[in-house]
Amino acid sequence: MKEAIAGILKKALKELKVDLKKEEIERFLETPPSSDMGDYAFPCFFLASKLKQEPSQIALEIRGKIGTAPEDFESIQTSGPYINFFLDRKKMAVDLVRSILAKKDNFGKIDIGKKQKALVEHTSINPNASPHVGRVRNAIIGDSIVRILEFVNFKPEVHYYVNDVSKQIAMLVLAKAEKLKFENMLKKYIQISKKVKKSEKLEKQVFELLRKFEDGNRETVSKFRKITKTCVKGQKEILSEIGINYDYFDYESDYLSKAKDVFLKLSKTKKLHKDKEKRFYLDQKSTPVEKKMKSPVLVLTRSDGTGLYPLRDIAYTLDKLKKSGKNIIILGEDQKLYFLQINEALKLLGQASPEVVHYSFILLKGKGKTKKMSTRKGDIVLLSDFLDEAIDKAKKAISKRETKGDPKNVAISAIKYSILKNNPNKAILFDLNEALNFEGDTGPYMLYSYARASSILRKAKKAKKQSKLRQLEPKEIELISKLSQFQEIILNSYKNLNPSLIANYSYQLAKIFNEFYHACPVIGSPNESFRLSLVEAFRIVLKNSLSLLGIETLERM
RNA sequence: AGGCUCGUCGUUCAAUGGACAGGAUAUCCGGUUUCGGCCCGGCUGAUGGGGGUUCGACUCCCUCCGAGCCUACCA
Repeated sequence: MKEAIAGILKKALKELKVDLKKEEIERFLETPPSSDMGDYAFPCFFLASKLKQEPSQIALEIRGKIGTAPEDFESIQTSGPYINFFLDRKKMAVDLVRSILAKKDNFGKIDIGKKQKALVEHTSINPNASPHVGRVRNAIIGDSIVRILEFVNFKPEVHYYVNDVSKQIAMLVLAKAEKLKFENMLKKYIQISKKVKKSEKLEKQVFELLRKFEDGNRETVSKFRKITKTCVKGQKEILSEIGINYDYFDYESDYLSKAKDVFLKLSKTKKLHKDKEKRFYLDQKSTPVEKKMKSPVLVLTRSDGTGLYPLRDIAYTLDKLKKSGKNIIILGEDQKLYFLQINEALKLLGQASPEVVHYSFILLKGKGKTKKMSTRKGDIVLLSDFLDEAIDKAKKAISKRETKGDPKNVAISAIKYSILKNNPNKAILFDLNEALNFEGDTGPYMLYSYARASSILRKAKKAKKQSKLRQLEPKEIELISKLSQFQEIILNSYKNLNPSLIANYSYQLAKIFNEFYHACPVIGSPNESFRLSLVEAFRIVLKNSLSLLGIETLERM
């Protein structure tokens, strides 16, 4: 359609002695802010300097040169400096609805990935505690990105990196936590963490345990493994509760020997040095990180010779890069600089870096002040507690409506939506009460809209034969126009790796639908059969949209 | 101290450099209600300050102020 409009404009512009390529004109075309301004708009601002005329005057002249609107167009009008194109909306509406009903779950899919494998690493929470709501932002964003990739025809593979070679686990070993249950691990961790912080002696013991683990001491390895196993199992369970699953759990400890290879390779680059305290570090002067830190180095080993996390992380990343050229990783904002440092190391080895999505933290609304959630300090809202509370609240909301509906599903939609609707790089202020509110711009509101649409379809009698479509109402046009934007939203959301675009779209769509069925009764209307298919089209698009956010729709609620 | 990110109605979030800065929530007004609870409708209200680029700036540049995060042996 854009091409046809560009053709019309090209011809008119030529008469005004402006020679532009079709593709250039297409790039200027935009969607007007409201559907009563047309379906496509051509702004004339940029022609002002060329033609030495006011933009609105130019718009009028171009409109004059176009003459009568060709077929497929209802009209072509100017509005100040814009030329607005109104399509034959009845035809457009029928075509769009038909296409949505035919494609169903596939409506909106675009073949960008060509079935290429894409690795996504997300969540990767330290295996020492139950995930809190702050960390879950990672999982929820990652999961949504996986779904988006799949929708644009990649073959995503989900990886969870388990940091089992860590001081945290060593501390838990020191605290003899091998036999603890997952629920009790966090309390233990907070206890031991405080003790170790105060005592140098205990800290030495922690490092000694790490050393034994790296050297493969059987008893130590077995203790580390037990704790890790308990924690990974617990984390996996709670995340699976909210519908987030993984294809591979990759253990850091499996990269100990590959990390040594990385060390050897890096030592050949002449950037690797040893400092007075016998630590090995990578000199990162004259790289982009130089200005960002006090001394631009990446430390790779402790003074006792044990390897540090970055070394194993590089080894792990190399491994992932080998598996696919398309690699995405979800990291907190605290990892921004670290990620750049790793990239510089990869560059030294002649390797590309993964694509990254950084997300800001969720802050807890406290007394007057806001603060970051900290596992070590215990200032957190656990996902499991939050989920329980949300389910409870959902139960009450559902019983008030005296309808059926799965409270857990409703609760999950509330959690996921409240996190995904925000731009990842913005900090979220987390107010438990606000997040559990089931009214307004929320997940439950959208589930409700979907259920409402389903209910209309249930109540309708057998579809009558398609009668001739009458004039469309404004709300019908708005709904149709919103439906037609779905694919563009998917594309943008993929390009920017940003699910919040889809979340916002879903909300706008649901809102317009609610306005539509208030303004346009479906059952018993002369346009009943068309409106019924429009409702069905809405259901399909909202379902597709929500499923990309990891939210499952309900027929009733 | 330096770097990165952010600053929009009271609050919390939107707005590919474009048409009147849009929702939600709270307050207020009205309707509905056996009810100050549920529902419906409506009003009010914002781009941190100062410069600059542009036909046009919430958006880009500079500067100041404020917040969060990061800046060698945690991962």
